[in-house]
Amino acid sequence: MKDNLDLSVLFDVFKEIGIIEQLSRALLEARLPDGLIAPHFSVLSHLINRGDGATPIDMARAFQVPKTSMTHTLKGLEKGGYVTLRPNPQDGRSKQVWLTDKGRDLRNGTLQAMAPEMLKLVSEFDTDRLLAIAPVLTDLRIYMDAARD
Amino acid sequence: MKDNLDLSVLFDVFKEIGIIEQLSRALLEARLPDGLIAPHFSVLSHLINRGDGATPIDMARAFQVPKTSMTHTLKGLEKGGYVTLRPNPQDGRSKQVWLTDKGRDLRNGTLQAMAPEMLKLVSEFDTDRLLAIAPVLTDLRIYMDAARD
DNA sequence: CTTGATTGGTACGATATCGCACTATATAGG
DNA sequence: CCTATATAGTGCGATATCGTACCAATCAAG
Repeated sequence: MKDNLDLSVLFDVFKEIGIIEQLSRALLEARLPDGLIAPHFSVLSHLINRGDGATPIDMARAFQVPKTSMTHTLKGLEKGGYVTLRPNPQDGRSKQVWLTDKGRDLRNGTLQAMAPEMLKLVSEFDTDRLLAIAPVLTDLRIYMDAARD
Repeated sequence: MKDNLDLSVLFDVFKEIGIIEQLSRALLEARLPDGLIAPHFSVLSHLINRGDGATPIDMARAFQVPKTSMTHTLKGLEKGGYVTLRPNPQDGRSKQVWLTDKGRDLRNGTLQAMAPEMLKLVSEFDTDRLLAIAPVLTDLRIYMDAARD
């Protein structure tokens, strides 16, 4: 009985997480220029946080998506002038992804554009509760990541 | 400064939620028959939880997806024999979605197939922490749902 | 009733995701 | 060195998502 209870709580957690993901993605994409969606933004953000010059395969692994998906996402970013792909001098098979100023500006501008909405949320939602769930979500993500076969 | 701190925590929360959504979806889809993905399962589950006979537009609203997407998802379920679409006697424009035994079995069987993995998570992860975040996630989902313009 | 506006559903096209197959390059074993 | 294997990237096809346009049925105003 206790197991059943716990399992339904767990399924509920995943269900709520799915909905929140959908809503937060919509919030983000409403602020992106036409033709760009969440994965494009995530890639720009990753390049700013971790430094650019990474290879496409590195980023595919970081996001846990197939390399074909990353190729496609990068093609979209390159077409819009947000990143530049150059040959990797260390490995003739691969490339390196470099941010352009336009890419940096888009990422930072989008964050700023979302700030009002986020500040509103922080002001209207119990901040302590948000702070409390953050580490649990991180640990849950780490657990599931490790459990992935 | 405090605002900035809170905002980065909030962005982190959304980022972790995005990753957990991806991992939990992969967990689910690994147990679904070929050609079915998470939205198919969600529809079956919804029909079991809320009762079948709902119209496609009802379900599109429930999942907050465009009606064209729901048409497509239902077409896949119907093709596999998991649901039946019948004219709505109350409204000549619309249809009703009915579960088949095969649809019910798939949903229940998939839940059972995931149970071991979920039980493992529950046994290895601090259950109290999972129980603690559940209501916060629900309230956050409710808040964001209401804030959606 | 009649007629204009609204609503449920679908066809279609654009883009996204991802598995498979292929090429080019790199690496490891001998 | 040579050769077998592994790896990075891409082309292609199948399916998914979703906006636009459209049709048929309903509803609402008179």
